[in-house]
Amino acid sequence: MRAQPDRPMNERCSTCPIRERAICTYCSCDELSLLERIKSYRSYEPGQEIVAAGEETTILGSVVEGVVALSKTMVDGRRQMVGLMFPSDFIGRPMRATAPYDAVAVTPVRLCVFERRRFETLLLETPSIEKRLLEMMLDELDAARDWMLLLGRKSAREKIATFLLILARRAAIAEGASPQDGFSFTLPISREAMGEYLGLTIETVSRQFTALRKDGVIELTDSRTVQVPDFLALLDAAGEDADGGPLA
Amino acid sequence: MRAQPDRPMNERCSTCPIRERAICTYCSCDELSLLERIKSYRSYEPGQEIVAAGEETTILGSVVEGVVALSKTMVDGRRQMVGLMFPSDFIGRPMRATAPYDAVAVTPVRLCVFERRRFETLLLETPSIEKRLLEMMLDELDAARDWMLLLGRKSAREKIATFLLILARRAAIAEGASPQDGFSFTLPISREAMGEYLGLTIETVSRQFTALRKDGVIELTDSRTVQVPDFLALLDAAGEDADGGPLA
DNA sequence: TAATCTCATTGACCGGGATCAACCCCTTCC
DNA sequence: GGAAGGGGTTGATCCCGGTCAATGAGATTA
Repeated sequence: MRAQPDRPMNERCSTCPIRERAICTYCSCDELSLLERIKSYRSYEPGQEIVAAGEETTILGSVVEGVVALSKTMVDGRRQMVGLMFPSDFIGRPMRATAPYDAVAVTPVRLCVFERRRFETLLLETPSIEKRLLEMMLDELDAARDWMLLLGRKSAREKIATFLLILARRAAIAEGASPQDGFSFTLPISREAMGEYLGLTIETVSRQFTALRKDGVIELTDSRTVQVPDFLALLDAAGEDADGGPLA
Repeated sequence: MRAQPDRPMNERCSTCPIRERAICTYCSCDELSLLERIKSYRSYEPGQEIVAAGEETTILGSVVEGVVALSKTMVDGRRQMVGLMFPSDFIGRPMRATAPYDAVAVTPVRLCVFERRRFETLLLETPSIEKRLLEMMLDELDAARDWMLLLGRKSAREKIATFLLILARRAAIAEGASPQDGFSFTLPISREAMGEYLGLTIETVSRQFTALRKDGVIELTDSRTVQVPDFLALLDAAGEDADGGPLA
């Protein structure tokens, strides 16, 4: 069931939707043509495994379309999601042969991938890629530490609100909308996956959605479509500081 | 109360205790002499703040001696430690002006520091440092994600056991001891700090210590000195897989 | 149209860890 | 010596979120 290369390998980087945010952000034209020669694309269906924890990884690369969940599993089956990767995010662990977590497509996913060994020599030869990768990993580390605060100290209600807040900000930035106007977005993952991400059970997730709806913090047109009538109320429910304005 | 430079700035990198594990791991002799010219040292007392969240950071660098806690604080005072830094670990956030967390010395600490702007140009000019920093940040990210599993899914008992396991491994490696023989180590932080690290209250930490002691998993000579008579029992209490042997 | 399946919601109940409080031990300082 | 203070332990109680279970709402298939 491993995904196969699904297109000829000559798509142009210059028209790529993630050109300005992925590891190639700082690449020159020459470097882009090098990438075009060695990259390939893979597609995955929702639920399909991209890499398995402990398994040797042969490829790594960027999410072009779709959402990927990174999860860890304990021997008794308890699972914790440790990352949710959106377009332009980098998947895989350079400088290590085996993956420390599972990566699973949660929506239809398209990756721009490199063969692992090839990528590691590329890193050594291309400072612009190494610099961008370091930048992105530092951002990931910041995000992971924010998530540690969420998992260790926030209540179930705050956890849900924080997750919705992150999605709301993404949506606001993507649409160029001001977060003051009530706007809506689609949840990329199921209640179960949210539970795995937030360290909660599916039942608690559902109950907190209901509670936030009853309190007027959110509105649900259907179970996957959220409207935020009052951004500040959501910010408050998330237990976040309002410093720096609602988009901070 | 800001720490002052506490020695002439000409200590030799070649005799530095963290020479082979810190960001300078891959540096050539020439690069080391450059570092010797621009580095300086700072000392901190236990409890002293090294950087404050949100504050502009002017320095960053490596822990030479001692232990540093990185923590995040919510507006209502809830705190979560997001990292515990030992000698050779790197403190500070390159490529960003303000710190996303507090850094506080928990023991007497000595840092080898660089002025931030100077370090950032150094990074651009010195691929051996950039490569090592990327490696270290990837390791930090892995550790942060392991911690997310702990915070989101482990019981209080498992949390304490996991923390002791990490310290036991550190001690075993440092002493070159085999973990099978019962050996002992000192807890670098208080019960309160452990609670902050593990997402627990001080009372729960204390209770779980008592429980692990009563179950024979650990022995306490005094409240800061732990003996591990049976490493596998500790591994089991931590909810970890025993794959790859006890030091895995 | 019914059967089945998946995803989500809701209810009843329980338990692990938080909270509140007392107490112990050790060190430091009058 | 006694007081004060910090760190740690233990007990009693409470409550948030987990567990178990039933039901609902759509989508797919027979």
